[in-house]
Amino acid sequence: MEKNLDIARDIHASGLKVTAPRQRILELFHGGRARHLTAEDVYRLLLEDHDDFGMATVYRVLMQFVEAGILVRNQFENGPARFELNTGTHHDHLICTSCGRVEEFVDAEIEARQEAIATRHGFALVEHTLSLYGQCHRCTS
Amino acid sequence: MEKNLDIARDIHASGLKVTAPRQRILELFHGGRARHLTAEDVYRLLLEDHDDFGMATVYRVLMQFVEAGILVRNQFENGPARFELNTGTHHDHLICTSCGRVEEFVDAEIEARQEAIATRHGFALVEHTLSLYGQCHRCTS
DNA sequence: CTCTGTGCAAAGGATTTGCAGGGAA
DNA sequence: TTCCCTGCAAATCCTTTGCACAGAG
Repeated sequence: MEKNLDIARDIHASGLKVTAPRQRILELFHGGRARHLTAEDVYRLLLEDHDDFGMATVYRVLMQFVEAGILVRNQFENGPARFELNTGTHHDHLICTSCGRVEEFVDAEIEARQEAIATRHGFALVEHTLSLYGQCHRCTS
Repeated sequence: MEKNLDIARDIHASGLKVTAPRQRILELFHGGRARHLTAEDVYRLLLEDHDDFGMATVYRVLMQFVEAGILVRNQFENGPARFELNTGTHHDHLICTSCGRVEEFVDAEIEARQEAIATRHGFALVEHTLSLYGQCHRCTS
């Protein structure tokens, strides 16, 4: 189907060989079962589909996709890193400390102020992380 | 001296026994040799003062101080956690990706917007982390 | 056919924990 | 004297790496 061709093309365009682990993993992210996955999540979801690629391969592929700009890696608190598709648009996160739910948001004013603050402190801003931790509506009730 | 009495009092007020590791570690932070220290940094600085408390003790004491509200723990990127004295006033960080330098800042507007964003998403905000990564003035020149 | 990829197991860094002896209160 | 602390070593969690074989181009 169309989507699988796109996936193969994206992998190939990154200078990587089109192999089963890479295709399945990228399909997983496009499948939308969840948007922010840990390496462990990816490994388990693949297992459910009867694809057992070792954790080492999962980690390697995830990092290659991050380097290729296909995925973005987020490090929340102490826990394991979470990966999401790179939509091309920057955004920050809201994380529910009870259920782990992750929501995204963008605030132009905050972005602008960050730039101003960096400049004021003599920093050449490269990137930033803004994570809001709290309880989501489902968990507060 | 005065300061050591304060330190002993703070430790005691947290319901902890006043022991050598706890006093030396807290003195270290009050000494101002550096504001954002990793457990490793603390361990090494103590060694320089000829105090060899094991890493396990350093970690335990640091966490007890965090729980007591004496220190604040910050997790930047992937690296080891950094601890700083809790001044009572919240602030965010600018981290130089070249030399590791850490500067602090507060922006009321950003704080307010975070609250608004959390509310809009139905989250009861508990805490947040805003870290700006870039190159400081010394490293860009 | 030639490399890049993969799988396994072992290594790695940061942090935590179990246990027995040591020391504040 | 009584627990709380400490130190050591071993364990844990997440992630990376070395190596020999398999498979994409």
